Amino acid sequence: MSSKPAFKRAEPDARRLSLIEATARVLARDGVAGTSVRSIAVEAGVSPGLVGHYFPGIDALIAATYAHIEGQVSNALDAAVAEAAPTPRARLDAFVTASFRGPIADGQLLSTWIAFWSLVRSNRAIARQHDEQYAAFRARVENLLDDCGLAPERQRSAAIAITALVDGLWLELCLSPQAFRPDEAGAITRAALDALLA
Amino acid sequence: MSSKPAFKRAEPDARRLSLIEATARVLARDGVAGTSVRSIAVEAGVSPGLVGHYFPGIDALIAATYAHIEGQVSNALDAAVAEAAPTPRARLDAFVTASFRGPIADGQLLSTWIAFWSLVRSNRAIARQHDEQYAAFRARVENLLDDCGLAPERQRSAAIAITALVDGLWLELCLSPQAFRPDEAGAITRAALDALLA
DNA sequence: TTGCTTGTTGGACATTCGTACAACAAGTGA
DNA sequence: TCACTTGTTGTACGAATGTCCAACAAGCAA
Repeated sequence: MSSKPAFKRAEPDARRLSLIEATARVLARDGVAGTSVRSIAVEAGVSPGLVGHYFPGIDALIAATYAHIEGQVSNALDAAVAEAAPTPRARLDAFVTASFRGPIADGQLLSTWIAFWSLVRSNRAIARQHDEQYAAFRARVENLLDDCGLAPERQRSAAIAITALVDGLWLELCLSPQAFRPDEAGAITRAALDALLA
Repeated sequence: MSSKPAFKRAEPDARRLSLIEATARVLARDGVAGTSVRSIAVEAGVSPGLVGHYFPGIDALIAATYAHIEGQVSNALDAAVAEAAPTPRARLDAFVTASFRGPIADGQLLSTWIAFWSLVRSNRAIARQHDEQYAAFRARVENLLDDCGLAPERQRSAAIAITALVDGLWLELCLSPQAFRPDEAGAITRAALDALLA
């Protein structure tokens, strides 16, 4: 009789991705305190030693997970814009209010985000990664505001304001879901846009 | 000759406070990853065992530190309002823009805050503490908006918006200090208040 | 089938963690 | 001076951490 293989080899990129996804799940389920090389390995169904084979250290794995989740959020925002009515204002509304619905407004996603934030001050690579993501988000808001006809000299300030408002509402929505409802957050954001575009 | 005492007894409340302050310093300096019973004890200049004598566990010490820092922030906001010109609008401006200056806008303070946030989802006491603090902040904004003559039915929504805007600007100011300047954050917030109170 | 590359395993290793506790001593009251 | 209370020390303990590496074996090439 033939014995079952003890393990299966995986395409390097696929294995790498499975480790990243396992890290995201552990981070979401157990928070940053419960995230370790071993718990990630268990979640991914591999031995602990394999983690070190793909990533030079746990911080690099966290940074890779950050980049991956960042891409997912960006895709969710793209999808929201694509599904919106083809008017500049509708696209802008869709972009900013997507943060108040799943999968972005999610306490588990916040756990992941907090883990990254906690590394920003000590890990320069993660700090740069955060800077780039923030700048990219703000740039997209600026473009959408430009499409709505906002004067160029007011775009920077308005984008900072809208980004901060959305971030603040998203944060509180994740931390204290009972404080206000997602549609209230959407209404508040649309009202702020009305005032900025008036 | 008389030998120097091996240690000095402290008033229980004073010792308790010194442990809390040491925790805040360690949290600010080393982040949540570098915070442990031992590092706190070293910072406070006491033996590791003493921590367990005053707090049933490390989580209780973190929660107590949270409450303490929260009180300091609240005092800083009070002071800002007290120093403002005695008009309703000036007091409101002072309250909301105080978050963009020291000691509140500080990357080290953010480290402390992130440590607390990372416990919100797993520690019910800290979650409740956060809810209460958020509600208190929003209630103060509501009162200040009321003083400015904002219609009662619009106060809740406006307070949520301003609180989120201030939180978002404060967060980004701490995470990416080079993205925009504190006075830009102040100008953005005052413009938002102008729109809400118009 | 045979040999080779390398993904993968599983455990060793030194550290560090939170907690518990017996022993010590500082300060107080008699 | 002499207990007595209790704040404080120092360490021991098991568990968990990140990193490392020799050995194994899956899958491909010949």
